[in-house]
Amino acid sequence: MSVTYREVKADILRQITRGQLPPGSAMPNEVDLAASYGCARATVNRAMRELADDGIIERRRKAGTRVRQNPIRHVRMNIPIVGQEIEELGATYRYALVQCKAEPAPNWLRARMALKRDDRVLHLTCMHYADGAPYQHEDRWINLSALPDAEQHDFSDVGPNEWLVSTVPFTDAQISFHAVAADATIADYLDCTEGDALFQTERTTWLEGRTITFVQLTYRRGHRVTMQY
Amino acid sequence: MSVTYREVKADILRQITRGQLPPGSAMPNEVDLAASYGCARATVNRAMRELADDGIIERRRKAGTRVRQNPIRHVRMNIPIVGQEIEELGATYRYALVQCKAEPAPNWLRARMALKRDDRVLHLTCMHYADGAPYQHEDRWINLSALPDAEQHDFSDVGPNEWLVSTVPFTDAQISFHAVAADATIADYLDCTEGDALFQTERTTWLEGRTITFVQLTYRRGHRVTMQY
DNA sequence: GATCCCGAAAGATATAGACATAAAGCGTAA
DNA sequence: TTACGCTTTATGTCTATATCTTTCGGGATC
Repeated sequence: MSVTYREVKADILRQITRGQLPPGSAMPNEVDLAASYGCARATVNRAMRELADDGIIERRRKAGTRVRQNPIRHVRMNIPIVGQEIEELGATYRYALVQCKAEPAPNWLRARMALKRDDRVLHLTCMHYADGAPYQHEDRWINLSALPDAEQHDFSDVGPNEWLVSTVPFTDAQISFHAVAADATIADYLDCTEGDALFQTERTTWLEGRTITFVQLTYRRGHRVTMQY
Repeated sequence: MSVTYREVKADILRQITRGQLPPGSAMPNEVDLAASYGCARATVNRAMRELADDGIIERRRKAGTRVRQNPIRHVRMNIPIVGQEIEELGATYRYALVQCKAEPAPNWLRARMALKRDDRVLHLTCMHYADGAPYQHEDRWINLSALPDAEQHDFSDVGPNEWLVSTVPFTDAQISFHAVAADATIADYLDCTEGDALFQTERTTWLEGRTITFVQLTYRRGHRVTMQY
């Protein structure tokens, strides 16, 4: 095959990183580029489309393509299941169910999960261990109106996260990261000191507009989430 | 136009989310799908390729395409410039340079940035304010061997981040998120109590294999990073 | 039974050509 | 001057076809 879209993409990217195509500058149109690379327009199109997806260039019909003034820096972050995350560290994973109770949703949770007045939730507390040491504390609420099956299910052996991804895969979610000070309970579970700075993730999950679950994941001291771009 | 790749993608996704194509199941090949949708193979290919990029399905030559057993959940996270971040919150941004000094790199930093023995670095400390209140504390080291211009530049008015993205756009980076306890200095700058749990980001940036800069960004109490997927 | 090699299947990509769609910019009318 | 609408142009997408590449699985060989 003559010129591949990867070669075109790499070449354009090289010109941009070397400053031959400075930020803000306009690029030739697809027809001209195709001619100069000696390939089909579709080939150039794919290269340019990917560069646009990567946030390097900006494309607008009729206006043409230009190098972004401020390239969009973004990372693609995997959301792993905690068991896999631990085993990828080369450690042994252990799960324990701490508590599991169906109850009416407290007000703050009703607001968070957009629940109706009398919706009931299943409140689960779990611990995840890596090589026997506390790794993550999970505090989860499942909307029983959306997922009544959850009430019958036994979470002693398999964590709610794994059950959820097998029961309702392909959901939408909102995630947030922040830092919290360990309260007495969490300090106890995670084997740290009250007041320690801990990394916490919150996640709300929907399926077709209905809130399925809200979870707070608190990690052991020193936990880091790392990404490349 | 007859059948678009978006329609094909949406239709396949619908079948998957509705359970008509359960996780692990094999899908027809592109030729057959194209025939059943009454469109060209390239159209189906694009739909399937995007689903594969989204982590919904898994494709292998000869083996065919199947729905992923555990769909890969990932988010795409923007890495904003702090000034933009603050202005998008509807607040007024203010920047202040606290300290700027060229010095030999301490050992821990040499290791982090993969510096040579006698490389010098520019050490900057800055503060970023939102509506007058402390928002972010920036502790940055710039590799002067890679970017000698930095030593001459005046960072009193424009933050080093903005200068860097305009001077060396299109770099590679590694980011990590974690929680730290505020020490006396940081507590002072961020107007919080010593020991408070704070969200911190670390970022190392490379250009063509050379480390350009390492930065620690510590956010005010309660800061959250939020993402959708 | 284990290993290597080869054919075939399916996805990955290139091409040429056509039509669709958005929007920039100009010309005209109010 | 402003507002509206048309033309033009660049990107967006579809089609039909061909070739390339990876890899599964079977058959020959050791």
